[in-house]
Amino acid sequence: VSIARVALDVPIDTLFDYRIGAHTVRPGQLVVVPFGKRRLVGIVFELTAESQVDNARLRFIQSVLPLDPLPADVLSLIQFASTYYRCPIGEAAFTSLPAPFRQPRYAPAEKQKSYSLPQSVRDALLETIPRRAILLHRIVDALSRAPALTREEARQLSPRAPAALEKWVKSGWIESRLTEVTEQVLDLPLQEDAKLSLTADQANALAELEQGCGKYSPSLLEGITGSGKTEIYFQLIVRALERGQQTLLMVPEINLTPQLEARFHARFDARRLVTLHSNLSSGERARRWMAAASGRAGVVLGTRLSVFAPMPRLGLIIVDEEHDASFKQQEGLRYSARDLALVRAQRLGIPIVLGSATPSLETFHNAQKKKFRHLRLSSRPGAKLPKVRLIDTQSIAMAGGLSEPVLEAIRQRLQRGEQSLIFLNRRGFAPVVVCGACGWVGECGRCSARLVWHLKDAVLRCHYCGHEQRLPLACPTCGDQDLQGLGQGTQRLEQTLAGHFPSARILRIDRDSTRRKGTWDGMLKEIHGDAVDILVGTQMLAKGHDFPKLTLVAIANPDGALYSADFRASEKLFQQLMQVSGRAGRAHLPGEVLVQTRFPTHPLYQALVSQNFPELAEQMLAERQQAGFPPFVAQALLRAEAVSESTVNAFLKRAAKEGATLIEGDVTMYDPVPATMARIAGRHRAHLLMQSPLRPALQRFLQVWTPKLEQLKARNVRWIIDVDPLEL
DNA sequence: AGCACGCCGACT
DNA sequence: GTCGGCGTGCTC
Repeated sequence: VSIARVALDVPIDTLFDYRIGAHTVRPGQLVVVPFGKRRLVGIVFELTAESQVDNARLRFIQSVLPLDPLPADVLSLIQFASTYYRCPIGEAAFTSLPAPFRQPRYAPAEKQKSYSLPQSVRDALLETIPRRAILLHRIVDALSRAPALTREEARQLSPRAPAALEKWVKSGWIESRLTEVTEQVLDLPLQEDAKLSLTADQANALAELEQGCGKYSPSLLEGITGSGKTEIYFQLIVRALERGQQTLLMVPEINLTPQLEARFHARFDARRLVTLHSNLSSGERARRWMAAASGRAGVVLGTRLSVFAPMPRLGLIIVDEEHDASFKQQEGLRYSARDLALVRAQRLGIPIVLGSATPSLETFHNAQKKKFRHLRLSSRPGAKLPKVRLIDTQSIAMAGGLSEPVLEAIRQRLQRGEQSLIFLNRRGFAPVVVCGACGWVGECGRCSARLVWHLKDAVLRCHYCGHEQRLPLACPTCGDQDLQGLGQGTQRLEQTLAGHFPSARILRIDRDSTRRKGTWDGMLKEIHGDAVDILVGTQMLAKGHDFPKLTLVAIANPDGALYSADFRASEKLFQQLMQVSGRAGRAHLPGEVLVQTRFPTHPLYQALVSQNFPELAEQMLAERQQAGFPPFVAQALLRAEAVSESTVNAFLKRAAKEGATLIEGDVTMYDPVPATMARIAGRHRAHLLMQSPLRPALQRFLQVWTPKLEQLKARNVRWIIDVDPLEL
């Protein structure tokens, strides 16, 4: 055992062999190695005695970083992801690693600054703080209750706390020193409100889930918004902590809000729980990663990237809102964190819970085949289900995208002092601008997309590449001044509503209105502070927020997804409608949902009315089976893009020709086709679909095909294999 | 990905 | 005569 096989952050799908020399190295450790003219950080994957490489070429490991090694299950997961998603092992390994560890110069922060307040000066300090400086009082309070406060703990109190502490250190009030980050937090008592009463449904589900403890046992926990899934997660986590095990709780990107964090921090001690997401500064991410790796963090609450978090005592994985598309990474290592979580749980032999109100058809199918235990929470403690009403827009007059029943419903809410939400998944004023005289349509010069008219800045904007141009005064082709905006965007809807309800306080929430940092938080405060009567917004409003006074949700124009070429469009639409419907009537006020549609008899809308997801899911699954779509087949997509259309096509043609000779077994290759968005930012995009009813057959094909694609040495073409693509 | 080597055009 | 363009090839 004198050779270490090391993964390096280079796009070459192999491990590199190094002599260990006098070092002591274990798999999972980070090492610094010479690589060509460079020095790189690598991850030791294996130790061996022999190397296939010419021994004269082997070089020595330079140093071993003093960090907790990646546990074996993470190494194994990385290896799986690299093969399954056709991504070089090094790239797969390093996507999950916080940036500071990638630099050879990095000295990991083994010591952390902590602050303490001598009892003798406490009262004197309190006197100097103005009474209304609540934050400062809270800091002093925390300092006098704990022997010392680390920088990170202070930050939990408030982002401004560390600065305040530094100021007090300078003026001599408090003391700071460097302490080892080894505080033992596992023995901290659990908060006692853990024993909340559960409904019969919840108690049943919990009992069932408890049976899976200690072995691989995947479960689908199906329950609508407010049915108490989170409470079950809490209970499971508490039990895992009591057994001395760590829990990984994954949530979609938009759901990991400060509110959710606060909710968990209220339940679990700050030092016991770390959150992990891509918006953290790299130093902070590194610190929290180490807290997970050392086993100090009992709970890791994170987005998709946390599926790779090193957790030596991991005993439970929970994936909340498992159907959410943000669990699939759309670049580099194109992994599905939900699927990798299943692999990780299986290899580790631990239970995993997938939670959702509207499970993905993949998961639903697995539950039906009894691969997953299927648990349902039907009741909704503390609130009634919203009543869903369909409004047939073919038989009712529409004005500015709104029907009279919707206007009437808003009117009632205004009278009762309740809030309404109008949901429209389209930003801007009008999605299309046309010339009334010659039929000219505003299109983006760099994308195959229409330009959207944004009223406020009087610009036409491309929602794909961000290109902007001023709204022309006259038609660029015929000079006619009759330019019209067709269709409804959130801006126009806001205007229409202001016309109908001049005294109502209307707030529009979409990416445009919340672009500046902090405005979103401010808006949330306004909504909660009762300063808003009518909300107009896109899917930003659909997720993760409870507005107690909101009793009406109106869905303005959802039909578009029904004509979509994407076979997943209706699944996504239903998930979205369920989610936004769940915003209505959460507290003790009953909620109402109005859906404007031309197809009120469509099964999708009928399922929304009856809140019967399983029936719809079964129907959609039957359609998928008949059409030969996932989950009944496995798919992989070769995505390619280049500036010139012919370059892309030529590449895909060559790739197809290469592939045709390699096909074995039940694998089907389709002809290259342009992507749905055939051009974005001046680059042409097209793809080649591979399909098989047998996942292993498709995997075998990809494994021989990808090396051949690399050999094609396609200049000027960017390409990637997307296994289990979510969008075609 | 980086970083070198290598072989052809316009510059002090 | 050299500086520099990016094509090609290699990295344990």
